[in-house]
Amino acid sequence: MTGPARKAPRARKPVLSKTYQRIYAAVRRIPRGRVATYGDVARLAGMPRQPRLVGYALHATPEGIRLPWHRVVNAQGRISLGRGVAGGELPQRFRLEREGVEFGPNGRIPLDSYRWDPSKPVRRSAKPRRQ
DNA sequence: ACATTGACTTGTT
DNA sequence: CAACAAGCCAATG
Repeated sequence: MTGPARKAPRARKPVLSKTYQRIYAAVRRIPRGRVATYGDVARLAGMPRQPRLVGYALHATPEGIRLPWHRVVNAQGRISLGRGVAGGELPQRFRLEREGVEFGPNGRIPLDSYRWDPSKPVRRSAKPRRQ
């Protein structure tokens, strides 16, 4: 029995590196209706100079895990997904709009209004409600 | 182990 | 605004 034939601990892939897990954890903290830049996420994840890694990690995000990846945009307030793919940014845009994030005429999000500031309490609406 | 690539950022031309 | 370069780290081949 104790045969050597016990299932070897298969080396499945696995385990996302700690780096990735930290990045995903940071992304999950972004509140609904807010956005964060890749640089912000990198900083939240403890890798202040690694915005590229954030993009890499998100691209490698396994499907099936809950992650608000659409709340991550680049430092210019634009969607970085799908460069080279016409309309590739639309799905992300729709998700954000559904959360109340509005885009400017240029397809850019006014970060002054929607960028998440972890040090401040989250408001329900980024724009001053008209009355 | 080496070279290349990448959902980026910032600064310079 | 567009094009380039440097920086910085992990995944891939």
